[in-house]
Amino acid sequence: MESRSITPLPHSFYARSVLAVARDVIGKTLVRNHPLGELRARIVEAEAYRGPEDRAAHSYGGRRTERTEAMFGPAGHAYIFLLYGMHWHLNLVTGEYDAPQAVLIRAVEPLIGIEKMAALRGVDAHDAQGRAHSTLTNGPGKLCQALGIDSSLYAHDLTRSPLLLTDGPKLARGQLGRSERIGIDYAGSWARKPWRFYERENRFVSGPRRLRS
DNA sequence: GAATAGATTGTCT
DNA sequence: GACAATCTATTCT
Repeated sequence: MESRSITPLPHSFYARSVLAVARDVIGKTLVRNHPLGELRARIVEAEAYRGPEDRAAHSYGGRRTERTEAMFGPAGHAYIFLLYGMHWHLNLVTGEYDAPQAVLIRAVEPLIGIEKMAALRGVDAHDAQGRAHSTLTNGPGKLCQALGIDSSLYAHDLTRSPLLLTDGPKLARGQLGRSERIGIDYAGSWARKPWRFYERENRFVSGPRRLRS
């Protein structure tokens, strides 16, 4: 019901180069209408995966299977996959139809429903200083667990409830960070491409210190 | 703070 | 049968 007043980002936001979307999605708001109640979070870290040439992408070489099918579909839908048998990952499909590209959401900052996210994660909501625990959503697997995202939302249209993106306050000048991507050492020279974007000094960003500042 | 091991299963070779 | 766009607990320093 609260979502009545929300204006989702249109499909045209996603139907652009995957690098442009990965950059521009930092600071946008993720709205999840969950059975427990409405959850909202601000995207603070994302990575671009540009198949078919990008060796780190699941669609590398044009590999098109039941799992990767959503990446080949229309922009603005969700590509969701399971890693290490236990962690769900959320991606936004971008680019032209049949261009298998997607943006991995790596970290978000909780805005609304922090207690519910903590319940879904099975951890405490607050740290010793009474702030929302950074471990609530500072990683691709953690944020999916905190927002109740799994394969039931595979290929979901991200302009609609129960999972959509909407605008957020513009990033402050100089706060956009950029680096190589995380966890893809197997991808050779592709691993060194600066296709990761994040908000500097945001304590919900994942990775070692040098990749957060 | 850093380094390490172990968890756990769908997907692809 | 091996691997994977990770996370957690534990064991160091």
